[in-house]
Amino acid sequence: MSAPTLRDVAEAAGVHAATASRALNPETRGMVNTDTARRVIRAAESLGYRPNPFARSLKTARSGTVGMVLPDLTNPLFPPIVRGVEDVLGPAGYSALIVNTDNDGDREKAQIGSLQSRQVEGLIVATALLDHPLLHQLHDQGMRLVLVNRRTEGLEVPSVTPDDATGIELAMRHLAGLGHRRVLHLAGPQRTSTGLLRARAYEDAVRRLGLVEDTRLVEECLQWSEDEGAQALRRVLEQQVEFTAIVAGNDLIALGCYDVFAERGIACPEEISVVGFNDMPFLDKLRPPLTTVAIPHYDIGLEAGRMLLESIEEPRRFPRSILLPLSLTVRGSTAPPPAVAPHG
Amino acid sequence: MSAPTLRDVAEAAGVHAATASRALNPETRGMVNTDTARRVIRAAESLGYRPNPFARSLKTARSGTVGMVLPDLTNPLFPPIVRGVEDVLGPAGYSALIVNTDNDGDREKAQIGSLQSRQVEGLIVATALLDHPLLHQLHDQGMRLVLVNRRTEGLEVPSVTPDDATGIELAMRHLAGLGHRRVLHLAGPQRTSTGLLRARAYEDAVRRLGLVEDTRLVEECLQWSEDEGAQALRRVLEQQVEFTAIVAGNDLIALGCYDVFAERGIACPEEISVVGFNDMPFLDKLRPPLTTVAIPHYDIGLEAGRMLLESIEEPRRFPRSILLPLSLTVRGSTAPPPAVAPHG
DNA sequence: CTGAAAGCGCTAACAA
DNA sequence: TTGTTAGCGCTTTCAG
Repeated sequence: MSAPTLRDVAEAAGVHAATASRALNPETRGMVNTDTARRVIRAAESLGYRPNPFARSLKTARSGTVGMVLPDLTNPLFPPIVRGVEDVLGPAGYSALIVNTDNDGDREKAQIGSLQSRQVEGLIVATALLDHPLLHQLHDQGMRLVLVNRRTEGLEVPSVTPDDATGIELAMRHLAGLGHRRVLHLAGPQRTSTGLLRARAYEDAVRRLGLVEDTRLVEECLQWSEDEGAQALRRVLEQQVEFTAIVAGNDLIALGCYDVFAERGIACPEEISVVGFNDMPFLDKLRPPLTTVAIPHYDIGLEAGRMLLESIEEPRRFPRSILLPLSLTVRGSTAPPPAVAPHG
Repeated sequence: MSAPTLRDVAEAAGVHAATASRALNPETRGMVNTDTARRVIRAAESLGYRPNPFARSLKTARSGTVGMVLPDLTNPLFPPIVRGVEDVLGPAGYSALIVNTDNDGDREKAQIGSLQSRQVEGLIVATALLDHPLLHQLHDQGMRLVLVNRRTEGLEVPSVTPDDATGIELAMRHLAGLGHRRVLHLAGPQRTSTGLLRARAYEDAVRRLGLVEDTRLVEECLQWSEDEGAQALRRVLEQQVEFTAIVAGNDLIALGCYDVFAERGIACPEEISVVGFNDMPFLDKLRPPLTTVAIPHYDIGLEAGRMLLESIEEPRRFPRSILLPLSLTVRGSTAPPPAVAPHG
């Protein structure tokens, strides 16, 4: 008493399996008499027929799955993106397979290999580095790719990224408006497009707004993490560089600053202001609530999903890239600088 | 120039496809001459052979996928569980398909239906209600299930849940030790096992510790959400019930309390102490840092993955259920009660 | 230990 | 519009 097959349905409806197949598939239903179609559909329903996806995939060489390559799902940045992707993929009949790379190239290679074994029809990649041979290689092999959040240099594939430059500009204007003149940028990893673009935008803004230029006012974090953020800030503090505000590469780095503040008894925002980037959940409940650049995570997911579907359905299209607009969410971690700069 | 098939490998190795199949599959490799096997394997490698999973699945009727049914991936509780599951499933050759129900029964039904269409070999379910006919139905149909976090009454399937009762006991002892006598429980939904077990544990603890018993000191939240937590607390405050501490059903509910404190100018922990449940990320950075019951999320995922694999490989085994031990993480949201209770 | 042959359930030419 | 036929790539009897 196993699951009913297409033949069972066909028999029940008194037609050939091929006809049943055509009737059941909306794409080919037009080829079949409306009445027969109805009869077949009814038979399928009454038998509780479910098409066997393996037989179909074996025949069509299409899997109905795509891969999502993330650094780490537990980073709160990603779940909303995943939901966005699934909300457009699901209705189109696709499912997403999620893998985590933990920022490890070997692991990434292995994980993507396993996705390829599962015959994913495309990849949504959130782990792109500026220099990322693996992605070039995949693209050359004909794998359909959509990049989210970050991009790879010289790789001609669609991407959905936040407008990093404008985001930083917003943050810098806000700080300058409060009277800050010496702003520290705790930059993200410079081998990522986001890290680099944000650092460049910081430098542009410094110049444009007439703030103090000082190479010691940029410190790179080696990871987008709380811990690396804290370490970077400690390095800067040890150098006795003077500053009254921090623009962090992202929220996690900003959280690392909070740790250092606690550890050294620094008052935020009274002594030092901080701006984050991403607007992760629950930032409004921090001590102090973090001012940050807000990103439309869910929309990034939606767009990325749409792009991947497009490139599956219309492979020869020229890659389109989207820059999503950002906004600044001002909370309690930014204030005018103290009368006398306390650090330096 | 399409991907090499098993026949290509067989030809290259000078054997029949059937032999190649046996050589390549570790399970059946014993049936074949060691040398031939080696030759086949080498041929496969040099051709870059990747077995077609659809052909295999079509033949074996096994998909190598399982479903994960979550309320909402953006709840920070779930990503670590997902990672735990994937870390045991991946090495065993399985992938997980994640769906979100948003606590909507219809959506749940649809999503699970789509997982069934994809022939998942089992389901890890985090959306269980105490009374959950759909799960009974799935179980009756022979679907392999593992419940995480929450359970369903009278459903004989394996489960991995936190030891809710002990967790609440820990929280209550801590508060009683600080001198609190009137403790409010903002309970989670009573149609979930976690909500109910925690509420019962609260009542037990009140009695055991000799605290004040008062039915108005338990208020149910209709969802495990910040917003519902806030609303529940507002209802209690309006009734002028006296209390000096809150044990929240989970961290999100506790966060809702923070909102109400801010809105009404209530000092935490000076006027009211709060304890959460789950130990979500970043709770240490809240204002004040939240004291909470810590759950080993990742381990829950690991165990659930293992259980599902077991029940796939050894279907007739008696369902085993695991209760994971918890601990209390004391932070800044709990303190001795004020000299005179300010509320009531 | 290896080969031959059949078939998992579906779809897509092709023919009628 | 419908049926016939063949085959996607693999595994698994069954012979040898």
